[in-house]
Amino acid sequence: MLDIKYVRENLDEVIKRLNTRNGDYSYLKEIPVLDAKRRELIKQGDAIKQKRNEVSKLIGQYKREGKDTSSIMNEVAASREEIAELDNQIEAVDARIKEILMKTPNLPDPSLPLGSDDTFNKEVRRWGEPRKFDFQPLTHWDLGEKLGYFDFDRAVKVSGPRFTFYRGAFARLERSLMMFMLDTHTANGYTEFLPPFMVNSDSMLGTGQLPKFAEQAYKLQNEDLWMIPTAEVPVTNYYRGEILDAKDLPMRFCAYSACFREEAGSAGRDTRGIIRQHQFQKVEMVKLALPEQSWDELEEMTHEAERILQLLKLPYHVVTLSTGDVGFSSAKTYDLEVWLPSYNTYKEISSCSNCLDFQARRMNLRFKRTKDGPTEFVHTLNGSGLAIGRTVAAVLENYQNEDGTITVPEVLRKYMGCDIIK
RNA sequence: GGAGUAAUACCCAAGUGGUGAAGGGGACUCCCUGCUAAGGAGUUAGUGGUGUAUGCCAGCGAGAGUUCAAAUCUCUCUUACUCCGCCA
Repeated sequence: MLDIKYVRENLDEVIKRLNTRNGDYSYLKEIPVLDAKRRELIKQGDAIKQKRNEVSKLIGQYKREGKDTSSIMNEVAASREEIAELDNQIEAVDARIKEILMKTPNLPDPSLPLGSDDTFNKEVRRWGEPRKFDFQPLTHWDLGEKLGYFDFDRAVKVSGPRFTFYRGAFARLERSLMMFMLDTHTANGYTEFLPPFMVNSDSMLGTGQLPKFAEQAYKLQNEDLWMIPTAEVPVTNYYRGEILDAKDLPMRFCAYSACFREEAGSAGRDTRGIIRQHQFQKVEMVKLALPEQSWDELEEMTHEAERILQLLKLPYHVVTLSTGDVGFSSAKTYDLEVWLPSYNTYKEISSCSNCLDFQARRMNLRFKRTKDGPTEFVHTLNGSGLAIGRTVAAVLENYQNEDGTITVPEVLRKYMGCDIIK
């Protein structure tokens, strides 16, 4: 959520910056009007309440003294409706302001490339060389079906499209990658979480999935529970509503979870293989940081995600998302894209974002520098470290051999218990 | 799922209609003191809103209601605990 004071005082600049997201945010012009109205109503209401409180005290005093109170009682009674009416108006204005602000995305950082979509994303660095095959490489879905380690048909029978059964060595590969990623992050000072895979609406509002993107998540019937689209939701909401001590920041967390996505609107995209599934597994990194730390922490977190790919020796590049492609809650996002031979291009495998105080405002997550000091909003960051399913696909395709076997990356051998997948 | 009990600050806790929300513990500050302990004095009701401001308004799990006035009475909800049922 944007700071209403900032919106009020910098309205034109705010609209201009938001419009670079490829939308029209001129509706924000309503905010200063509503805000002025709200403050005026509060002023009026408080004055009447103050009067009422003073007279009410007198009533108590008169009663004790045995005096007649009927006339001043009428006086207070008269203010009652007036107060109720003003409170109702304030409530309505507050609700309208909140409705507008909650559906408004974060301000894109000025450093982002300007552009309406992902074609304007800018490569910032590249690591490794795409492998040159001296045979015709297979896709990961063909490798999986050939070896019998992916079963797409039975997944359709049991669940539906965009689900997959992993079997045997591939199931173990997924688990090995999860262990490898968590071990790497925890060795680097990230605290491991195993979060709930379902969260309530307040949590979804806090990180920005609600109210705007309800159709992209799975909602349970008859319960205020949503299947998490990413562990970012439960982990970032962990301290929601609390006031942290500045000396405990930054906090660094990592978490394994399954992630559930409706994938509405992506019909026809990535229909083969395990690239786009309704359920996938991911290791997520989340950071809570002081405002002055968050940009450095974004760089650090991105490098931490890159380290996983480097240790796996998978070629990738890093891109800065353009203003038209950056996510709702994010001010700046680096995507890591891994080389996938079957796509003959780089494919997103991690997304590292600095949300500044945008999520913290929504979830009222704050900190204090000193006991008597002001409360300030924490900066929140999140990044995949990494999407495990897509890492499986990348390992399979990049490490395949001509005979259809797959060489196990060195760092995974202790988890896999073998050097080669046959 | 059923029944009962509860929710006040960092912790324990008093407060059943009258307006500065007791008290204790802990923590912190100061005093006393060779040192420590003990003792003495004090601070610790968050937080948010609003205003130039001493301030004012809201706030006793959340929401609604009754009343001139609600921590206190009524209703709904949430959460925790106990018992029963079920269960990996």
